Amino acid sequence: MARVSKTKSADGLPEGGEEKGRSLAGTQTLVRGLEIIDAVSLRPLGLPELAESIGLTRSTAHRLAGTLVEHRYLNFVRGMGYSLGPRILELGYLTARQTSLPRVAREHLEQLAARTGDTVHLGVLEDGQALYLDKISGNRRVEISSRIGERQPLRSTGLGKALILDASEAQWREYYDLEARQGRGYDVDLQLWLRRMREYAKNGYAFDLEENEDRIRCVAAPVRDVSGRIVGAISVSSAAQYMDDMRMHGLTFEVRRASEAISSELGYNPGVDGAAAEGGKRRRTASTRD
Amino acid sequence: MARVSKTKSADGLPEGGEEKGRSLAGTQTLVRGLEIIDAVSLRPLGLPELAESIGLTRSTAHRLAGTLVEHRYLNFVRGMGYSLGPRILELGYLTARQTSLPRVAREHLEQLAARTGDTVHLGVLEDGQALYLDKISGNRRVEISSRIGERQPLRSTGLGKALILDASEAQWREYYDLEARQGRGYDVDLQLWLRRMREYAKNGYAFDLEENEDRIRCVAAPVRDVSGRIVGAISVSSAAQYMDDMRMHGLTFEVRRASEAISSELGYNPGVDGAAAEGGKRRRTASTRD
DNA sequence: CCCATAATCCCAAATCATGAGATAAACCCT
DNA sequence: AGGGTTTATCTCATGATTTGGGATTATGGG
Repeated sequence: MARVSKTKSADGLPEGGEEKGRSLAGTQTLVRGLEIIDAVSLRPLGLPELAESIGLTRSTAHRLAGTLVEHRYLNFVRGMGYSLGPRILELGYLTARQTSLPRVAREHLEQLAARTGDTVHLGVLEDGQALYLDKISGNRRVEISSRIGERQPLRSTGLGKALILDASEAQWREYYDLEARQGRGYDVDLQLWLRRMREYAKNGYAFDLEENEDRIRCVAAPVRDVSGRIVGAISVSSAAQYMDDMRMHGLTFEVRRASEAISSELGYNPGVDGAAAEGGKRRRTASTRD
Repeated sequence: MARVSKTKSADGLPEGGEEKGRSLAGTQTLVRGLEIIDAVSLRPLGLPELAESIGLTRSTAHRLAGTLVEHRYLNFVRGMGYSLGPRILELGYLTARQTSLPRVAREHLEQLAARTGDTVHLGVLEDGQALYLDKISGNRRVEISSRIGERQPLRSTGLGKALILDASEAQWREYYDLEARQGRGYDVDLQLWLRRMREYAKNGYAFDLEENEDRIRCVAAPVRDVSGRIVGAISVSSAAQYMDDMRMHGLTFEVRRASEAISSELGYNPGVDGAAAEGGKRRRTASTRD
C-alpha cells in the first residue's frame, strides 16, 4: 500500500486517459529507467537528487540506475554522481549512421506533395551548390524540369537560400559573389538579395520568385539535425499561375511544418541550442555532408 | 506458471551466479527494454524477429517496444519494423558534449602513472602538432620537462606518432617532410621512419627512442572515439636508464590497456568498424578536435 | 575519532508485468 | 477482387517481479 502514494501512473482514477497520462500500461519499470536517463541527461546527478527528481525511493532509483550503469548507459563516479555513459554514445553513432536524410524525409515529402499538389524537392549543400537528392512530382499540368542528382545555384533557388539561411552576412556576400563571378545571369542585385535573405532567415523559410527559372516559384525551408545545423532543405515548386503571393505565404506554414517534422526525426530539438551556441559566426563555407 | 518457460534469468538454478548471468535483480523489465534497443541497433527489425531474437513473446516485445517508440527511443514504420529513434540521437549528442577527453582520461592517466611510476601524458593532434592536454609526473628522480599546453613535433615523439597511426603512407610522408622543411633536426631518415611507423601501426602503439630529446624514451598508444577515429593519445615517458627495450615492450601492454579503457569510455567499440570502413584512405590532414 | 551523508543490501507484501490466445489490420499472391 | 497468411494490437487472470521501508555499511569532513 505504501507504493500508491508515489506512483504517478495508474493510481486513482481507473478511467481518465486524457492529456498524455498513462503510456502503454505494463512498463512502469522501463519507463522509470528512461526517466532516469532523461534526468541524468540534463546534468549529472547524485543518487539522492536523482531519486528526488523522479519521485522514487532511494532503493528503487539505486537499483534501476545500477542496472543502467551495468549496461553502460550511465557512468557512475563517486562524489560526482551519474552521467550519461558510453553505450549511449555508441547508440547515437549507430543511429546517425542508419538515419539518412533522404530516407527519413521521404514520407514527409510525399505528404507535402499530396497536400499541396505541387512538386516537392529535397536537397543538400554540396560544393557551394544545391544538390537535389529527391523529388516528388505534383499533379499539375506543368511539370517542373529538375532531376535527382542535379545541381542548382544557391542564390537564385528557394532550396539554395534555405540551405544557407544560417550563414553570416559576410558568407552570404561570398556566395552571391561566387556565383556572380561564375557569370550566371541574375536580375536581383546584391543589396535587395541581402535584404530578402535577412527577412527569410528571420522567418525560417525562403522563396524563389521566378529568379532561377521564368514562371517558376517556390517556397523552401531548412532541415536541421541534432546539432542544430542545417543539413538540408525542402521546397515546394510550381508554375507562377498557381503561386500567387497569398498562396506562397500560406505554403510557408505547410513547408515549415514538414521541414520541422523531418528535423525532429533527425534529433533536432528547438529547445536545446546545439551548435549555435558554440560556433555562431565563423564556420560553414562549403559542404555539409561528409 | 506460463512465464517460467521463457524467462531466461532466474529460472532453473536458484544459485548459479557465475559468468555475467543475473544482473542486479529486480530489473527484468528494464533489462529487456535495453535488450530490445540492443537488438534494434544491429539492424532494423520487425516485431516477430525482434521477439524471437530476444526470446520474448510477441505480446511482451510489442508492449516494451511500444513504450520505447512512445519515448522516441525507437522509430516504428509499417513494413520496415523498428529502428533507433531520434531520442537516442539527442542523448548521444548530449553525451558527446559532456564527455570531454581530458576529463575521461584523468583517472586512467593517474592509474597508469601509479602503476608505472613514470610520467604520463595526454595529447591531441592540432595544426599538425601534438598538443599536450594533461600530464602526471612520475616519482623518479629525473623529471620530464614538458608542460600542459605545449606543442611537440609529430614525427619524433611517441605521442605524435600515435596520433597519426591511422594515416596513409602518403600522409606519413607529408608529416615527415613538413617537419623536415621546418628545419627541425632529426636523425632518423625517412625510410627507417616509415618502416617503424608501419610496425607501430600494425601493433597499435608507438615508441620514442630518444628521438625527440636525448636520454628520454617513451611508449604511446592512440585513443579513439565512437567513430573509431584517433582523437588523442597517451604516453609513458621516462629517462632511458629506466626504459630498456624489455621494459618498453612490457609497457606497450600497460599503455594500450589504459588507452583502450579511455577509448571505451568515449564509446569506441572495436567490433563495429566505424569510420575505417567508410573513408579508409584519404582524409585526415590536420586538426582532430573542433 | 566521531558524526553526517551517501551508497548498498534485505525481505515480506502486493503491484505490476507477463504471455496465451483472441481479434483486427495489412499484405500478397493468384 | 478474394482468400489465405503474416503481422499488429488488445484483453485478462495469474503470480512472478518489483517495490520501498529501513537496516547496514562505506565515505568524507572537521
